Amino acid sequence: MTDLSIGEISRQSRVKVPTIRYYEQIGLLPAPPRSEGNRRLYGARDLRRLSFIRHARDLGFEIDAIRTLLTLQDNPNQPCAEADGIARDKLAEVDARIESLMALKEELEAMVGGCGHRCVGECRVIEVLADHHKCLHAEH
Amino acid sequence: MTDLSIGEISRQSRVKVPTIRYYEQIGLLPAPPRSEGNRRLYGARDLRRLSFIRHARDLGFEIDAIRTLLTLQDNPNQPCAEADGIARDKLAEVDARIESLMALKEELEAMVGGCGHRCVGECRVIEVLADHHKCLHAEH
DNA sequence: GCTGCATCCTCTAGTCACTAGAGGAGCAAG
DNA sequence: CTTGCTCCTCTAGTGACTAGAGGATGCAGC
Repeated sequence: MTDLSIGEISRQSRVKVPTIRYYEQIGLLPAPPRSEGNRRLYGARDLRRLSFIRHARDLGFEIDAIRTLLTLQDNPNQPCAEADGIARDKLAEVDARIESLMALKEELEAMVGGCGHRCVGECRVIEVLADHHKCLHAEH
Repeated sequence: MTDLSIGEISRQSRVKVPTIRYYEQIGLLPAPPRSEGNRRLYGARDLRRLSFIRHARDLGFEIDAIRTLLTLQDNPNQPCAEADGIARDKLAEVDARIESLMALKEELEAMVGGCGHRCVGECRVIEVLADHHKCLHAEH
Protein backbone atom coordinates (compact mmCIF):
# COMPACT_ATOMS: atom_id res chain seq x y z
CA MET A 1 0.00 0.00 0.00
CA THR A 2 1.90 3.02 -1.28
CA ASP A 3 1.53 6.10 0.86
CA LEU A 4 0.11 9.20 -0.77
CA SER A 5 0.91 12.77 0.20
CA ILE A 6 -1.97 15.19 0.60
CA GLY A 7 -1.01 16.78 -2.71
CA GLU A 8 -1.06 13.42 -4.46
CA ILE A 9 -4.40 12.32 -3.03
CA SER A 10 -5.73 15.78 -3.90
CA ARG A 11 -4.76 15.35 -7.57
CA GLN A 12 -6.14 11.82 -7.73
CA SER A 13 -9.43 12.59 -6.00
CA ARG A 14 -9.73 16.09 -7.48
CA VAL A 15 -10.51 17.47 -4.02
CA LYS A 16 -8.45 20.54 -3.11
CA VAL A 17 -5.82 20.27 -0.39
CA PRO A 18 -7.41 22.72 2.08
CA THR A 19 -10.76 20.98 1.55
CA ILE A 20 -9.20 17.63 2.51
CA ARG A 21 -7.83 19.16 5.70
CA TYR A 22 -11.25 20.67 6.32
CA TYR A 23 -12.90 17.26 5.92
CA GLU A 24 -10.48 15.85 8.46
CA GLN A 25 -11.28 18.69 10.83
CA ILE A 26 -15.01 18.06 10.72
CA GLY A 27 -14.50 14.32 11.09
CA LEU A 28 -15.63 13.28 7.62
CA LEU A 29 -12.26 11.78 6.76
CA PRO A 30 -10.23 10.00 9.48
CA ALA A 31 -6.97 11.64 10.52
CA PRO A 32 -4.24 9.67 8.73
CA PRO A 33 -0.87 8.67 10.24
CA ARG A 34 1.99 11.14 9.80
CA SER A 35 5.50 10.86 8.42
CA GLU A 36 8.56 11.68 10.52
CA GLY A 37 8.34 15.22 9.22
CA ASN A 38 4.70 15.46 10.35
CA ARG A 39 3.14 15.08 6.90
CA ARG A 40 -0.11 13.25 6.32
CA LEU A 41 0.20 9.79 4.75
CA TYR A 42 -2.88 8.49 3.00
CA GLY A 43 -3.68 5.01 1.68
CA ALA A 44 -5.98 3.54 -0.97
CA ARG A 45 -8.91 3.39 1.48
CA ASP A 46 -8.69 7.15 2.01
CA LEU A 47 -8.64 7.75 -1.71
CA ARG A 48 -11.81 5.67 -2.14
CA ARG A 49 -13.52 7.48 0.72
CA LEU A 50 -12.53 10.87 -0.64
CA SER A 51 -13.75 10.01 -4.13
CA PHE A 52 -17.04 8.87 -2.65
CA ILE A 53 -17.35 12.20 -0.84
CA ARG A 54 -16.49 14.24 -3.91
CA HIS A 55 -18.92 12.34 -6.04
CA ALA A 56 -21.72 12.77 -3.52
CA ARG A 57 -20.95 16.51 -3.19
CA ASP A 58 -21.04 16.85 -6.98
CA LEU A 59 -24.48 15.30 -6.93
CA GLY A 60 -25.60 17.91 -4.41
CA PHE A 61 -25.67 15.84 -1.22
CA GLU A 62 -24.96 17.84 1.93
CA ILE A 63 -22.12 16.92 4.28
CA ASP A 64 -24.58 15.60 6.86
CA ALA A 65 -26.23 13.29 4.33
CA ILE A 66 -22.79 12.10 3.22
CA ARG A 67 -21.89 11.37 6.81
CA THR A 68 -24.92 9.09 7.06
CA LEU A 69 -24.13 7.46 3.72
CA LEU A 70 -20.56 6.79 4.83
CA THR A 71 -21.69 5.20 8.09
CA LEU A 72 -24.04 3.04 6.06
CA GLN A 73 -21.23 2.08 3.74
CA ASP A 74 -19.09 1.06 6.69
CA ASN A 75 -21.73 -1.44 7.89
CA PRO A 76 -22.84 -3.27 4.74
CA ASN A 77 -25.23 -5.67 6.47
CA GLN A 78 -27.82 -3.10 7.43
CA PRO A 79 -30.94 -2.75 5.29
CA CYS A 80 -30.44 0.02 2.80
CA ALA A 81 -33.81 1.74 3.13
CA GLU A 82 -32.10 4.74 4.68
CA ALA A 83 -29.67 5.25 1.80
CA ASP A 84 -32.55 4.89 -0.59
CA GLY A 85 -34.55 7.41 1.41
CA ILE A 86 -31.78 9.97 1.29
CA ALA A 87 -31.49 9.60 -2.47
CA ARG A 88 -35.26 9.84 -2.86
CA ASP A 89 -35.39 13.04 -0.79
CA LYS A 90 -32.61 14.47 -2.91
CA LEU A 91 -34.49 13.56 -6.07
CA ALA A 92 -37.62 15.36 -4.88
CA GLU A 93 -35.51 18.40 -4.01
CA VAL A 94 -33.86 18.37 -7.42
CA ASP A 95 -37.24 18.13 -9.14
CA ALA A 96 -38.49 21.15 -7.24
CA ARG A 97 -35.34 23.12 -8.03
CA ILE A 98 -35.64 22.32 -11.72
CA GLU A 99 -39.26 23.43 -11.77
CA SER A 100 -38.56 26.77 -10.13
CA LEU A 101 -35.56 27.38 -12.36
CA MET A 102 -37.70 26.73 -15.45
CA ALA A 103 -40.17 29.38 -14.29
CA LEU A 104 -37.27 31.74 -13.62
CA LYS A 105 -35.87 31.08 -17.07
CA GLU A 106 -39.14 32.06 -18.72
CA GLU A 107 -39.27 35.21 -16.65
CA LEU A 108 -35.73 36.18 -17.54
CA GLU A 109 -36.32 35.46 -21.21
CA ALA A 110 -39.30 37.79 -21.20
CA MET A 111 -37.15 40.47 -19.55
CA VAL A 112 -34.25 40.16 -21.89
CA GLY A 113 -36.30 39.89 -25.04
CA GLY A 114 -38.52 42.87 -24.35
CA CYS A 115 -35.83 45.49 -24.03
CA GLY A 116 -34.50 47.36 -27.03
CA HIS A 117 -31.52 48.93 -25.21
CA ARG A 118 -32.95 52.40 -25.08
CA CYS A 119 -32.76 53.80 -21.57
CA VAL A 120 -33.39 52.56 -18.08
CA GLY A 121 -36.63 54.48 -17.84
CA GLU A 122 -38.25 52.07 -20.28
CA CYS A 123 -36.28 48.93 -19.50
CA ARG A 124 -38.26 45.72 -19.17
CA VAL A 125 -35.75 44.22 -16.76
CA ILE A 126 -36.15 47.00 -14.24
CA GLU A 127 -39.87 47.23 -14.82
CA VAL A 128 -40.53 43.56 -14.18
CA LEU A 129 -38.49 43.62 -11.01
CA ALA A 130 -40.20 46.73 -9.76
CA ASP A 131 -43.74 45.68 -10.55
CA HIS A 132 -44.71 42.22 -9.55
CA HIS A 133 -47.83 42.22 -11.71
CA LYS A 134 -45.73 42.15 -14.85
CA CYS A 135 -44.52 38.67 -13.92
CA LEU A 136 -45.43 35.62 -15.91
CA HIS A 137 -45.76 33.60 -12.74
CA ALA A 138 -47.64 35.40 -10.03
CA GLU A 139 -47.15 32.84 -7.28
CA HIS A 140 -43.75 33.93 -6.04
CA MET B 1 -47.74 59.12 3.28
CA THR B 2 -48.56 56.82 6.19
CA ASP B 3 -45.58 55.63 8.20
CA LEU B 4 -44.99 51.91 8.41
CA SER B 5 -43.35 50.07 11.27
CA ILE B 6 -40.70 47.50 10.45
CA GLY B 7 -43.20 44.72 11.25
CA GLU B 8 -45.76 46.26 8.90
CA ILE B 9 -43.35 46.73 6.01
CA SER B 10 -42.09 43.20 6.64
CA ARG B 11 -45.60 41.77 6.27
CA GLN B 12 -46.33 43.84 3.16
CA SER B 13 -43.03 43.11 1.44
CA ARG B 14 -42.76 39.53 2.77
CA VAL B 15 -39.16 40.23 3.79
CA LYS B 16 -38.37 39.15 7.36
CA VAL B 17 -37.67 41.80 9.99
CA PRO B 18 -34.03 40.84 10.71
CA THR B 19 -33.39 40.68 6.97
CA ILE B 20 -34.65 44.25 6.57
CA ARG B 21 -32.29 45.43 9.32
CA TYR B 22 -29.52 43.48 7.62
CA TYR B 23 -30.24 45.21 4.30
CA GLU B 24 -30.01 48.55 6.07
CA GLN B 25 -26.70 47.53 7.63
CA ILE B 26 -25.14 46.63 4.28
CA GLY B 27 -26.48 49.82 2.70
CA LEU B 28 -28.99 48.22 0.36
CA LEU B 29 -31.91 50.01 1.98
CA PRO B 30 -31.46 53.57 3.27
CA ALA B 31 -31.70 54.07 7.03
CA PRO B 32 -35.21 55.47 7.64
CA PRO B 33 -36.11 58.20 10.13
CA ARG B 34 -36.99 57.12 13.66
CA SER B 35 -39.97 57.74 15.92
CA GLU B 36 -39.58 59.34 19.36
CA GLY B 37 -39.21 55.85 20.80
CA ASN B 38 -36.36 55.10 18.36
CA ARG B 39 -38.42 52.89 16.02
CA ARG B 40 -37.87 52.82 12.27
CA LEU B 41 -40.51 54.62 10.21
CA TYR B 42 -40.82 53.55 6.60
CA GLY B 43 -42.69 55.10 3.68
CA ALA B 44 -44.15 53.92 0.38
CA ARG B 45 -40.81 54.43 -1.39
CA ASP B 46 -39.12 52.00 0.99
CA LEU B 47 -41.84 49.45 0.43
CA ARG B 48 -41.32 49.65 -3.33
CA ARG B 49 -37.57 49.33 -2.95
CA LEU B 50 -37.90 46.37 -0.63
CA SER B 51 -40.34 44.62 -2.96
CA PHE B 52 -37.90 45.16 -5.81
CA ILE B 53 -35.14 43.59 -3.74
CA ARG B 54 -37.23 40.62 -2.71
CA HIS B 55 -38.37 40.02 -6.24
CA ALA B 56 -34.83 40.13 -7.56
CA ARG B 57 -33.58 37.81 -4.79
CA ASP B 58 -36.40 35.38 -5.64
CA LEU B 59 -35.16 35.38 -9.19
CA GLY B 60 -31.70 34.47 -7.98
CA PHE B 61 -29.90 37.80 -8.39
CA GLU B 62 -27.07 38.34 -5.92
CA ILE B 63 -26.97 41.32 -3.60
CA ASP B 64 -24.22 42.94 -5.64
CA ALA B 65 -26.21 42.66 -8.87
CA ILE B 66 -29.23 44.09 -7.08
CA ARG B 67 -27.14 47.01 -5.86
CA THR B 68 -26.26 47.79 -9.49
CA LEU B 69 -29.86 47.39 -10.60
CA LEU B 70 -31.03 49.75 -7.86
CA THR B 71 -28.48 52.39 -8.84
CA LEU B 72 -29.67 52.04 -12.41
CA GLN B 73 -33.26 52.41 -11.32
CA ASP B 74 -32.39 55.59 -9.45
CA ASN B 75 -31.01 57.23 -12.64
CA PRO B 76 -33.59 56.40 -15.30
CA ASN B 77 -31.92 58.34 -18.11
CA GLN B 78 -28.94 56.08 -18.52
CA PRO B 79 -28.93 53.52 -21.31
CA CYS B 80 -30.14 50.20 -19.98
CA ALA B 81 -27.59 47.92 -21.62
CA GLU B 82 -26.12 47.17 -18.22
CA ALA B 83 -29.41 46.00 -16.72
CA ASP B 84 -29.99 43.92 -19.80
CA GLY B 85 -26.49 42.44 -19.49
CA ILE B 86 -27.05 41.45 -15.88
CA ALA B 87 -30.29 39.71 -16.81
CA ARG B 88 -28.64 37.98 -19.77
CA ASP B 89 -25.80 36.70 -17.54
CA LYS B 90 -28.34 35.42 -15.08
CA LEU B 91 -30.22 33.67 -17.86
CA ALA B 92 -27.09 31.86 -19.03
CA GLU B 93 -26.36 30.84 -15.46
CA VAL B 94 -29.89 29.53 -14.99
CA ASP B 95 -29.65 27.55 -18.23
CA ALA B 96 -26.44 25.91 -17.04
CA ARG B 97 -27.95 25.13 -13.65
CA ILE B 98 -31.00 23.52 -15.23
CA GLU B 99 -28.83 21.38 -17.45
CA SER B 100 -26.68 20.07 -14.63
CA LEU B 101 -29.73 19.45 -12.47
CA MET B 102 -31.33 17.41 -15.26
CA ALA B 103 -28.24 15.20 -15.44
CA LEU B 104 -28.31 14.86 -11.66
CA LYS B 105 -31.99 13.91 -11.78
CA GLU B 106 -31.31 11.07 -14.19
CA GLU B 107 -28.48 9.83 -12.03
CA LEU B 108 -30.63 9.89 -8.90
CA GLU B 109 -33.49 8.16 -10.67
CA ALA B 110 -31.19 5.34 -11.73
CA MET B 111 -29.99 5.03 -8.13
CA VAL B 112 -33.42 5.00 -6.58
CA GLY B 113 -34.99 2.71 -9.12
CA GLY B 114 -32.30 0.04 -8.99
CA CYS B 115 -32.45 -0.75 -5.31
CA GLY B 116 -34.85 -3.36 -3.93
CA HIS B 117 -34.32 -2.45 -0.26
CA ARG B 118 -32.28 -5.47 0.56
CA CYS B 119 -29.12 -4.52 2.40
CA VAL B 120 -26.49 -1.85 2.07
CA GLY B 121 -24.00 -4.34 0.66
CA GLU B 122 -25.97 -4.47 -2.60
CA CYS B 123 -27.40 -0.94 -2.62
CA ARG B 124 -27.30 0.91 -5.92
CA VAL B 125 -27.16 4.29 -4.19
CA ILE B 126 -23.97 3.47 -2.31
CA GLU B 127 -22.49 1.63 -5.27
CA VAL B 128 -22.96 4.46 -7.70
CA LEU B 129 -21.45 6.95 -5.27
CA ALA B 130 -18.49 4.71 -4.54
CA ASP B 131 -17.75 3.77 -8.10
CA HIS B 132 -17.67 6.56 -10.57
CA HIS B 133 -17.83 4.23 -13.57
CA LYS B 134 -21.41 3.30 -12.74
CA CYS B 135 -22.49 6.87 -13.51
CA LEU B 136 -24.67 7.72 -16.43
CA HIS B 137 -22.71 10.88 -17.05
CA ALA B 138 -18.99 10.34 -16.85
CA GLU B 139 -17.95 13.95 -17.23
CA HIS B 140 -18.27 15.06 -13.62
C1' DG C 1 27.03 21.18 1.77
C1' DC C 2 24.26 24.85 0.04
C1' DT C 3 20.58 27.20 -2.50
C1' DG C 4 16.16 27.58 -4.21
C1' DC C 5 11.75 26.18 -4.75
C1' DA C 6 7.69 23.29 -4.20
C1' DT C 7 5.07 21.31 -0.89
C1' DC C 8 3.63 20.86 3.53
C1' DC C 9 2.23 22.38 8.45
C1' DT C 10 -1.01 25.17 11.79
C1' DC C 11 -3.82 28.88 12.74
C1' DT C 12 -6.93 32.66 12.06
C1' DA C 13 -10.16 35.17 9.53
C1' DG C 14 -13.13 35.93 5.53
C1' DT C 15 -16.95 34.62 2.24
C1' DC C 16 -22.45 34.96 1.34
C1' DA C 17 -26.86 36.03 2.84
C1' DC C 18 -28.80 35.65 6.22
C1' DT C 19 -30.58 33.46 11.11
C1' DA C 20 -30.68 32.90 16.17
C1' DG C 21 -30.43 34.46 20.58
C1' DA C 22 -29.42 37.53 24.58
C1' DG C 23 -30.83 41.31 27.12
C1' DG C 24 -33.38 45.23 27.36
C1' DA C 25 -36.98 49.15 26.10
C1' DG C 26 -41.47 50.90 24.23
C1' DC C 27 -46.40 50.61 23.66
C1' DA C 28 -51.40 49.43 23.78
C1' DA C 29 -55.11 46.87 25.98
C1' DG C 30 -57.43 45.26 29.98
C1' DC D 1 -50.18 48.14 36.85
C1' DT D 2 -49.48 44.15 34.45
C1' DT D 3 -49.33 41.34 30.44
C1' DG D 4 -47.79 40.45 26.08
C1' DC D 5 -46.36 42.03 21.83
C1' DT D 6 -43.22 44.48 19.04
C1' DC D 7 -39.16 46.77 18.76
C1' DC D 8 -34.06 48.00 19.76
C1' DT D 9 -28.80 46.70 19.59
C1' DC D 10 -25.26 43.52 19.66
C1' DT D 11 -22.82 39.26 19.08
C1' DA D 12 -22.27 34.83 17.29
C1' DG D 13 -23.57 30.95 14.32
C1' DT D 14 -24.73 28.65 9.74
C1' DG D 15 -22.53 25.66 5.48
C1' DA D 16 -18.83 24.53 2.97
C1' DC D 17 -15.33 26.03 2.09
C1' DT D 18 -11.32 29.75 0.69
C1' DA D 19 -7.45 32.93 1.59
C1' DG D 20 -3.52 34.28 3.80
C1' DA D 21 0.19 34.58 7.36
C1' DG D 22 4.23 32.60 9.00
C1' DG D 23 7.00 28.87 9.33
C1' DA D 24 8.94 23.78 8.54
C1' DT D 25 10.22 20.00 5.37
C1' DG D 26 11.92 17.67 1.24
C1' DC D 27 14.27 17.29 -2.84
C1' DA D 28 16.90 18.51 -7.17
C1' DG D 29 20.79 20.74 -8.99
C1' DC D 30 25.37 22.88 -8.32
